[in-house]
Amino acid sequence: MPSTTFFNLPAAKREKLLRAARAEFGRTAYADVPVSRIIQAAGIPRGSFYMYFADKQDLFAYLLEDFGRQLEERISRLLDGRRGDLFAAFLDLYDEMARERERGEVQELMDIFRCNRQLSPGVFVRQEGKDSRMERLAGRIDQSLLDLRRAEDLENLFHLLVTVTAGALMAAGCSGDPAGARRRLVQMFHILERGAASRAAAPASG
Amino acid sequence: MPSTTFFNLPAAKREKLLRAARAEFGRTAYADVPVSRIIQAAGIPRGSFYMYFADKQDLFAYLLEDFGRQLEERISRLLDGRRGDLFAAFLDLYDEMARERERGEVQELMDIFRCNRQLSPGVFVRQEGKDSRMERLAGRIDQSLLDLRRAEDLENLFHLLVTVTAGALMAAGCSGDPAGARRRLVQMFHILERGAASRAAAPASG
DNA sequence: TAAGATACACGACAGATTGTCATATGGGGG
DNA sequence: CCCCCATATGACAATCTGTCGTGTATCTTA
Repeated sequence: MPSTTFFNLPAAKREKLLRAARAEFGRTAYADVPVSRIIQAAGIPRGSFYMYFADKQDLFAYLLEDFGRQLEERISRLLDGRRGDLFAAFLDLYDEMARERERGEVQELMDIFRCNRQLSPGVFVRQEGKDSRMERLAGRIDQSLLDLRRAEDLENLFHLLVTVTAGALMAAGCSGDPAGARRRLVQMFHILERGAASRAAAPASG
Repeated sequence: MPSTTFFNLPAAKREKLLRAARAEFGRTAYADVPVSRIIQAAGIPRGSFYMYFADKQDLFAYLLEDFGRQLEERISRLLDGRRGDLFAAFLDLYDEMARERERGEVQELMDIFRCNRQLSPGVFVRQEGKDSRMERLAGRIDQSLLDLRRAEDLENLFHLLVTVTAGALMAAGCSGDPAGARRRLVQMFHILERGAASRAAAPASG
C-alpha cells in the first residue's frame, strides 16, 4: 500500500505520477518497466518514489486496486440502470468500456491488459477480501432473475462474469477484433445463463 | 522459444536445468527470481543460459507450455476413462492433481501457481493458437452429453472449464483449504452445467 | 522572531542483475 | 595434422534497485 505521504500529495502531482505509471505499464510488460522510466515520465526524483511506494510491485498493485474500485462503481451504476439484471449489466459494462476504448478513454487500462496478458482478470475479484465488494453489490442484484441454489452461488457467478468479461476486453484489445470478442462474450453469457449440459444427461459432478 | 542447442543437450542436463527453474519459480514470484539463482541451482554458467534461452521470460514461457502439454495429455486420458464426459473428466483432473499435490508430486506446479497468483490460468488455453489443442481433444468428447448451440460453444466451454479448474487448483494451493476449493469447484461446475438464469426469466443478452 | 521539530524532497551511491562478447574447448571431416 | 563449426565459459559494461545523508519548507512553542 502507498504511504500516507503519497495520499497527502497535491492531487495534481499524485495524478501525474499515476498517469505516468499507467502509461508506462501500458507500453511494456511489468517486468520490463524500470522504476527509472516511471519517475522520469512523472518528473519526480528517485528518492520520492520510494517515499511513496515500497517498490514497483506496490505501485502496480495500487493501480489494479484502483481499477477494481472503478469497476465496482461502474457495475453498481449499470446494475441500477438495468433494474438489477446481472447479465445485462455486465454486457453493458463490456459495451461501455469497449466504446470508451475506441474513443481512447480507458485506453490505458486496455493497454495494461495487452502488455500484461499473463495477468489474471481474477486480480480484480480477489482484491481486498472480495467479500466487502460482493456484499455492497449483492443488494443491487435482482436475484429473482437468477437460479441460485447455494449461498455462495452469487459470488461464484460474479467471479465467472468478471473473468469472462475482462477476458473479452483483453481479447478485444489484443486481437483488434472487437466485434468477434463481443460475439464470443455473448456466447459465454449464454452458457452461463442456460448451462452447457444436455437436459437429458445427469450431472456428473455430484 | 528455447534454442535448438537447448534441445540437443543431454537429457539429464536439460532436465536438471528445468527442475531448478521450476523450483526457483515456485519459491518466489517470477520478478524476484534472478537468472543468477537459476543457473546457480542448475550448476551451469551464465553464458550457457543465454545460449539456451533468449531471457528469463523465454524460459518461463517454455515451462508454462510444458505444463500445458502435460495438461492436455492428462485431460485426454481422463476423457477416455470417463467415456467423453467433459465435466467428469475435469473434476477427475482436479482430484488427480490435488491428490498428487498432497503427495508432493506436482508440488512444483502448485508452488508456481502460489508464487505467481497474478498468472492467468488462461495462459494454458491461450498458448500455441489453442485451436490445435482443442481439435485434438474434441474427438474424445461425447457431445451428446452437452447442449451446444454454436460451433464455438465447445471451445468456449473448454475455456471456462480450464479457467475454473486451474483457479480451484490455485485456490487449493494458496488457501490451504483443499476441501473448500473442491466444493467451490463443484458449485462452479453446477453453474456451467445448469446455467444461472432463472428458468422463468428471459435471457438479457440476445 | 528564534529555535526546534517534523515532514518531505532530492540525488549520489553501493550492491545486485542483465545480456553480451571474446576466448577456450572439443570433435568430425578433409 | 589442420580447419571448421558448435558449444562452453566467465569477465565486463550497462543498467537497475533500494537506501541514506543532506537540503528545504512548514509548523510549534516560547
